[in-house]
Amino acid sequence: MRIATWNVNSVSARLPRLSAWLESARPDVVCLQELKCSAEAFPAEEISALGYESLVNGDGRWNGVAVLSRVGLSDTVLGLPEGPLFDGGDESRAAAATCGGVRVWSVYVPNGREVGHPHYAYKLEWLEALRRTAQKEAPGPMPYAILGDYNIAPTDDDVYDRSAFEGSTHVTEPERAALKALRDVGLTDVLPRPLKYDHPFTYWDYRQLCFPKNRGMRIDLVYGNAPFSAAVRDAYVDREERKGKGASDHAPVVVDLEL
DNA sequence: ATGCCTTAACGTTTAAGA
Repeated sequence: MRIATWNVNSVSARLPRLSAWLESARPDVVCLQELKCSAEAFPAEEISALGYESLVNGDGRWNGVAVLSRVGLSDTVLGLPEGPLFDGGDESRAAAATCGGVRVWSVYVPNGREVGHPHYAYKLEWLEALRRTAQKEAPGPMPYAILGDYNIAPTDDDVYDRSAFEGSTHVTEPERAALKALRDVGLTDVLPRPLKYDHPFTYWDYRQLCFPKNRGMRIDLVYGNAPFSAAVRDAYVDREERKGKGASDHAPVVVDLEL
C-alpha cells in the first residue's frame, strides 16, 4: 500500500497538479492539508473520477484537511476530539478514517504565528489533545498513523540553518517536547529519504529562491504505531512536486507499506 | 536544473502562511 501526506496550499489552485500526481504516483491513500475551501467547494467529482473517495473537513478560507482513498474509507471522524477552539472558532484541522485496514489521521497542526502569541498557546493545547487521542487509539494490532503538516521541525537537522530560526516558532523546546510526548504514546517518526541533498525537507518558502537554494524544513511528518512502522518498506519526499509553475510550497511525503 | 511568494476574499489591499 502506498500512503502519502501533502499540504497542497489550496486544493482548488492545486487541482491540476494534484490530479496529475494522483495519476502518476498512484497512492492508495492521501492525507491532504490546507485545502483552503469549504467541504461543499471541495472538488470531489474530479477526485472521484480518478478513483478516490474523499473525506473532507473544510471551513472555508483557511485550514481544511481531507483523506482520499481508493481502498475504502470507513469509520470516519471529522475534527480532533476535545480539541481546543481558537478565538471561539473550531478550525478544520483533523480528519480520520480507516482505509484498507490502516487507520489514518490527516492533521494540520496550528502554525503558532509568534512565540507568545495566543495561536502559539493554542498550538500546544492542540498537540496535547492530539496526544490524548493517540494515547487511546495507537495501541493495538491495527496499523495506525498520524500524517500531516505538524508545523514543527523535530530536530535542528530538520531546518536548513538553525540560526535562521532564533526566536521563531517551529523549533522551540515546548513544541519539540509536545512532539516527543506524542511519540511517547507509542509512535515512531517514519523518516523519509530525500531524493536530493542530505536532508528530507518537505517545505520551502516561496520567497527568495528558497527551493533552489534548498533552504527548507522538515515539518510534514508521518508518526506511525509499531504495526505501521514495521510495515514500512520505503519512504521519500517527492521534491519533484515542489518544482515549476503552480507548485505548493510543500512536497508530498510518500510511504510504501507491505501489509 | 530550480528561478526571486502565493492564496482567497464583501479585493483596488489584507491576513495568513512558517
